[in-house]
Amino acid sequence: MVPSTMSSAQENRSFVAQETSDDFEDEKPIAASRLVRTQVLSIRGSHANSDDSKDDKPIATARQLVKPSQDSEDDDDDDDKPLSSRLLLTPKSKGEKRKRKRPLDHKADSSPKRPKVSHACSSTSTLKITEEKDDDEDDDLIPISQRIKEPTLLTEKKAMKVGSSSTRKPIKKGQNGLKLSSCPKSTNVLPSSNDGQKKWKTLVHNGVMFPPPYEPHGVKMMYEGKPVDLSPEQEEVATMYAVMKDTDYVQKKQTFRNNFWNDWRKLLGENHVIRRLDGCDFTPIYEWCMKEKENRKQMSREEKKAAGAEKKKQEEKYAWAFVDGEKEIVGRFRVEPPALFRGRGEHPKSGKVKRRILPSDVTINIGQDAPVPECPVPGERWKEARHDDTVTWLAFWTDPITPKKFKYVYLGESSSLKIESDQKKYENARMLKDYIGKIRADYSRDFTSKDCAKRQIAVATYLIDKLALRAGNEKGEEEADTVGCCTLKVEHVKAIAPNSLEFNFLGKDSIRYQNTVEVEVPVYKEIRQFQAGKRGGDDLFDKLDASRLNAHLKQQMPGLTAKVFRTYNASITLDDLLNKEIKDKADLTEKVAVYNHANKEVAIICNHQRTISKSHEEQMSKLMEKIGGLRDNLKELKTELKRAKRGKSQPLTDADGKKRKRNSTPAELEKKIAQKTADIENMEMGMRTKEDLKTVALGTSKLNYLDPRITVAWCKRNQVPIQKMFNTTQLRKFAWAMAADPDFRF
DNA sequence: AAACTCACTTAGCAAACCCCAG
DNA sequence: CTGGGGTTTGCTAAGTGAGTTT
Repeated sequence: MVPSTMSSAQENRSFVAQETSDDFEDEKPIAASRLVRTQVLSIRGSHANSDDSKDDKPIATARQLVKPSQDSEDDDDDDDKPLSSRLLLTPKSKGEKRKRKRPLDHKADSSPKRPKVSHACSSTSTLKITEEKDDDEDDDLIPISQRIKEPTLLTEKKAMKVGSSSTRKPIKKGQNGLKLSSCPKSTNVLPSSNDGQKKWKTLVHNGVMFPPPYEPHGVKMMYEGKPVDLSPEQEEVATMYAVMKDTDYVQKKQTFRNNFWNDWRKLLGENHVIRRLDGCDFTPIYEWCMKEKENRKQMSREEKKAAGAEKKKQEEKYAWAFVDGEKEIVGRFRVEPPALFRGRGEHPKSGKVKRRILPSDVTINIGQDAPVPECPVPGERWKEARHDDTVTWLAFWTDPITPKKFKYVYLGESSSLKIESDQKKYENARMLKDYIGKIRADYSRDFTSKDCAKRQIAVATYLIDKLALRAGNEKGEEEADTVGCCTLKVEHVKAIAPNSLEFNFLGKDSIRYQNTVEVEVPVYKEIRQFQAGKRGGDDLFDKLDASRLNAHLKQQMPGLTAKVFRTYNASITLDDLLNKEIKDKADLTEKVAVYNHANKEVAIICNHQRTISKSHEEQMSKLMEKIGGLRDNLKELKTELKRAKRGKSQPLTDADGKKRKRNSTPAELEKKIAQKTADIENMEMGMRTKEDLKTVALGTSKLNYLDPRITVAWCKRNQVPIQKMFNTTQLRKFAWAMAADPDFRF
């Protein structure tokens, strides 16, 4: 549990809550709805929750209290602590903490004791789980952790990977492959014999799956009251639009409608009867689609089963690949079907028609010795087949909307290749523990450097470190206008005397980041200085971009980039929160709540949001109603108890409305009352959590930022079954972490 | 050193699925 | 046995950051 040291954090929160969005009037519909959301997020805690103190502290806000200046001077000891806690330390807790050293760092946990095994061997066992698909059922009951015999392959590979990053030489068409084919088929080669950039030796797969060709339905839409004939191609696109009838895209976004109309008009041709989108009525098509959907839902159980099985069968062919002889699951192997582009936020291309991808758009990557998969569309052929062993993709095509971007087909999350890089990511982030003290000292020093570029690097690094901001690469004209740290505009930050900064900008996916933070005085001063004499739309960091920043970070620690801070911050926060004392006799539910609370804190740091579900309010009031009912019951029970004690008779129905034959004894009533009270408490707790999480997305951090070994270790220490924390997919992805030592610390 | 290319991770939403109270 | 609510899975957009080209 988080100590309740946040009375002032609450103050801050309400402060943030008061901030209006006046400055951001130009919000477009979608972004505007987000804004509401974020506000709710920031206010969270000021609403009814009674025991807020233990439950509700958006980290970002909590951090406002921080006086990081201390960090750099006096506390190497603190450096491996999450910001949240470092920053919040009261003198007392700080003293406490100093005594509580981390248990001897189980450096890289990865089983130094374990005898080295050949790559092929170890990966076989690691993959056990992923292969279940075929012949599952049999060992489903065995906890996953036990099914994994050889938990990690990192150790062996790590040695050779260090420092290899600089040497990547993309292999050009035609010149590659040859070396590859000269490799022996055997996979029983120690990875250390690898040169460090090759991702595989042999690669076999069946290519990608294409959506079926369009089948015209012939339903006529209306134009100015009259039915219209459309060619299949025209109808296909009209249908895409029709089915989106009641989305915000169609309803609220002019860009979407315009872009759609422009593209569709081209398909309609010069002198088509349809001249304007406004005159179009797509409802007949919409309704036909809805009916189809309904029909599909109405299929009998067997029919559905059969259809499902058929689908599985078709997919089976594409679902697997063999990498160095090992069977691996393939990720998304379907090419994207034609659709209307749904750009997030205020995307200038939103609504454009994304054309159908054909085999001639697709490049296949496959082992030199493997047969190039047969093109699944008769009469067509692949654009190209490559044999590039320095990359992990199996296929790609260029995105019709943004021809500079590629869409790739990769192996699945539980594949060795993905697992390996996931492990590397976390080890890299853990390394930051050893450097963070110096890094913080350095940037603190540079706040006052004479070199303006240096000061900008220092301040940016500070923000990335403290607020877990993204790097902020340069973006093109043709994309939604969002920013990260290096691309912040003057208008996104408001300096509030004496030393606070109010951030308000749209980040990745046009999710609003809104937070007011107390910062070190030099940072505050510098921000004001960077803003001086500039207009709102000017770059805050005019001497800086993400690659310069990363170049600098790279000097501070090998492998360090801006995003590593996010991983580091997320994981170390979880680790820290989970290692605070837990109530001795906490039951399973409480323990799970502790974990989820920690998870939530991380999600808030990383600003992982979600839209409030449409039915949220409704559901809440339903719950309220239920609780109200229970309360009434409780009251009745209590009066009954009084009566019973006085020996008087009770009504013929009990509090639950059931008929009864005899009066309950006081003891029975007491028991019922206790039960009811507990029920009410549980429901209230559930409601609070629900309300609390309505705008917070826990999944993203769990999947991408939190070292699974922290969770595994915590589960082991607290006798919590890992299945409580990870679902099957997650267990599969994190299988490698199941053997983590209970003492593992990030 | 800016602009561009490429590969790979991270992200939220929506459809599908699943489970259980009524 | 049904509907609705939570959970999982699928989907694809949108980032990061490397390396190359100009």
